[in-house]
Amino acid sequence: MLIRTHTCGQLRDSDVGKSVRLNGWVNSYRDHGNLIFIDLRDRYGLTQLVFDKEDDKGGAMMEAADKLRNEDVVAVEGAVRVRIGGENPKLETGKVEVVVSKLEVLSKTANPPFIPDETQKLPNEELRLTHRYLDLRRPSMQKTLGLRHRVYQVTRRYFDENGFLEIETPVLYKSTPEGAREFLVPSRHVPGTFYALPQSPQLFKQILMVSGCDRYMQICRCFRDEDPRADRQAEFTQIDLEMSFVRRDQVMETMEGFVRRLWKEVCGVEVPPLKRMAYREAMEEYGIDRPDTRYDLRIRDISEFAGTLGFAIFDGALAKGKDRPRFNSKRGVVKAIRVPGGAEKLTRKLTDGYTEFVKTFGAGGVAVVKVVKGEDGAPKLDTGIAKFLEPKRADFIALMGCEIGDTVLFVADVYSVATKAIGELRQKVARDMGVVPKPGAEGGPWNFLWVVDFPMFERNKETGKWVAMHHPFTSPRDDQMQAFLDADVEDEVTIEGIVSAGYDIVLNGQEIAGGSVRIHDQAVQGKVFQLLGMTPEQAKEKFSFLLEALGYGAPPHAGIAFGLDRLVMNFVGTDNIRDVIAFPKTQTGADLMTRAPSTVPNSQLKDVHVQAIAPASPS
RNA sequence: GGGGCGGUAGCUCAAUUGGUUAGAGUACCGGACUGUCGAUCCGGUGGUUGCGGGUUCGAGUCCCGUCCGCCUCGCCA
Repeated sequence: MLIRTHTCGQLRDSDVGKSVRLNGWVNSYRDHGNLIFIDLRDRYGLTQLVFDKEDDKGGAMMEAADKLRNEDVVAVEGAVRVRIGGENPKLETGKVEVVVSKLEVLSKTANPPFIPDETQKLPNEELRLTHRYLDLRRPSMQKTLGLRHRVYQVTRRYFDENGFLEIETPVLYKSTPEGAREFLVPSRHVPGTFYALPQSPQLFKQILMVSGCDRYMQICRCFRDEDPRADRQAEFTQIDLEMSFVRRDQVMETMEGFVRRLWKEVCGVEVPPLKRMAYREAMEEYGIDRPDTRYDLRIRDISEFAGTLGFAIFDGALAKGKDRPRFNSKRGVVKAIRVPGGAEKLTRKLTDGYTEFVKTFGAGGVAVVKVVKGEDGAPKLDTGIAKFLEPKRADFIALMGCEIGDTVLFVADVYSVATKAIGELRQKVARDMGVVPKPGAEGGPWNFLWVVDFPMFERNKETGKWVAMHHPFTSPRDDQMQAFLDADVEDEVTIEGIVSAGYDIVLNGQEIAGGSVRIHDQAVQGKVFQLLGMTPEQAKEKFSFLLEALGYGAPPHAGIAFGLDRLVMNFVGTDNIRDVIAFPKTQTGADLMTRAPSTVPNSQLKDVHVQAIAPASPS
C-alpha cells in the first residue's frame, strides 16, 4: 500500500515540486474524459487530485480512475504542483493539486445511502443514525468529535494541575431505588439479584473522600432510564468531582476556575467572575431554578394588587391556600410579566397560543392587557382584561412600570403551578419577541450564574412525602445545621425552610453543573434518611456502607458534576444532544446502527435466571 | 403513560376537491468531453406511497389500528 506522506489538509504552495502520497476517501469526482479531478478527503481536509491521460502511458490508471465514485478509499502517489486551472479559495489546499502517477484502490464502496456532504441537505436523522459511520465522516461531525476531545483534555489537565486524582468507579453497582429509574443487570452467581447501572458515582466518590483520596475526578458514564428530550438521553457523560477539607466557597472557586479555563482554551472566551443568585430569587423573578439572564422580562408577584380588582379569575386563584405561608406551593398567587414592545409584536394569535401553552403546565390560561396611547396621549389599557384593570389604571401602570406599547401577561394559580407556567411562558415570550441572543460565534453572551440556597426538601406532589431536592447526601448550609438537627420531623414549616449547601452552575438558562457540600456526619445523615421516611433498618439496608464509612473518620467534603454533553453542545452551538455523541440513542433507547436492544436466546436468559414476560418478536 | 408533527424512487422533495400512466432534482448505470472545483451535455434503470385493515366505482390523499423517527408534558434523587 502507498502509505501517506501527508494528510489531505496539509499541502500548500510551499510543497510544490514534492513527490507525495495521500490516503483518503473520494469526496467528489469531476470526469472530463481525458482529464479527471478527484477531491480526496480525510479528517484533516480536502486535496484535489488530477488524473491526466497524457501522463498515463498504459492507460490502466486512467481506466481505474474513471471508475472511482464518492466514498471509495484510495492511496495515490504524485507530484504537487500549482493548480493550472486557478486557485479554489474554498479549500485550505486550494492553491495546489497532486498530479497522480500511481493509484491504488484500497476499498470500493457500495452505493452509499447518503454521502457525507455538507453542501447538500442532510438526510433524516434516522438514516444518519443507522449509517452513523457515514454521518461521522462529515466535516462538522469530525469537528464536534475534536471539540469534545479538547474538552476531555482541558478537563484532565486542569484537575491534574489542581491535585485531583482520576479514579474509575464501578459500572455494575448496587440498586438504590430513589430518584431516577435504573437500568438493571441480572446476576449470574446469585439468582434473583441484580446490579444497577449508576445514575452517578455519587456514593463512590464520597467513599473515596473517606478513603483519603482528597481530590477525585472522573469523566464517567451515567445511566438514567427516563424518557429523553432534545438535550438529554438515558446514557450520558458527567465530569464528576469531589474535594475534601473544603467548604462551599472553595469548591465554587475551583469550579469557576475550571469553567474559565475551559472557555478560554476551547473557544477563546474570557469568562468573568460568576454572579450568584439565591434559589428563591430565581423562582420569584424568573420562575425557574435555572434562569436565563440574557434578557430581562422579570416576573412580578402582584397578588396583593390583583386581589383588589374584583376580577373573579384572580380572586378564585387567590382564595386557594390563603392560610398557607408565602411561597408555599399550594398558596394562590397572581404573577405578571411586562413585555416592552409587546403590544405590537405579540399578536392575538400568539397570546391566544400562550393560554394553550401554559395549560400544558397545568395552569388555566394567560390573561392579557396592552398599554396603548389614549386620545389624550396618556397611557390607556386595552384588550383582554383591560376593563377589570381600568379603575386602578394608574396604580397598575405605576406598579408594573408600564410604558405605552407594552403588553402585560398574567398567570393566576397556586404558587407551584403559576411559577412554573409563567417561568416557561417568559422563555417563550422572549423567543417570540426575538430578544434571545445567540451565544458564541455571533458574539452573543455566555451568561453564567451560580444558583445557591436551594431548599433541602420538597414535597412529592403525589405522595406528599418529603424528598431531597438535590440528593439525600446534601448537607444543610453551615448556618442551618443546628436548626436542622433540632427540627421536629413533624414541623413542616421549619423543615421546608431549611436551606441546603447545594449549588448549580447555570449557563444561558441551562443547568450545566450541580453539586453540594456533603453530609460527613452519621447523625445528620441519619436524620435526613428519617425525614425521607426511611426507618433506620431501611436506611441500613440501602446505605449501610455509607453510614459505616461515615463512622470511621470522614473528612468534610463537597463536590459537583458537570454535564459534559451539554458543555459540548454549547461549544458546538447545537440544541440536539445526539449531535455531540458519537453513537447516540433514539427516543426509545434504540441504537439504530447496532439494533440494540435486541432479544437474546433463552439459554442466555437462563444463565442469569431471568424470564421474559413480554412477547418479544424475534427480529 | 399523555399531546403534537412526520414517513412517497438510494437521498431531498412534489403530486389540485379522492380521479385515470405517482413526477422533479440528485445519486446510480451507459455514452460524450483536457482545467474542473455543486463540472457540463445526451440517454437509461429505479416505486409494497412505513405496515395491516376499512370506506369508495376509484385511496399517496379519507377512517381505524400498528410500527418507526422527531418535538413535548409527566418523569429525569
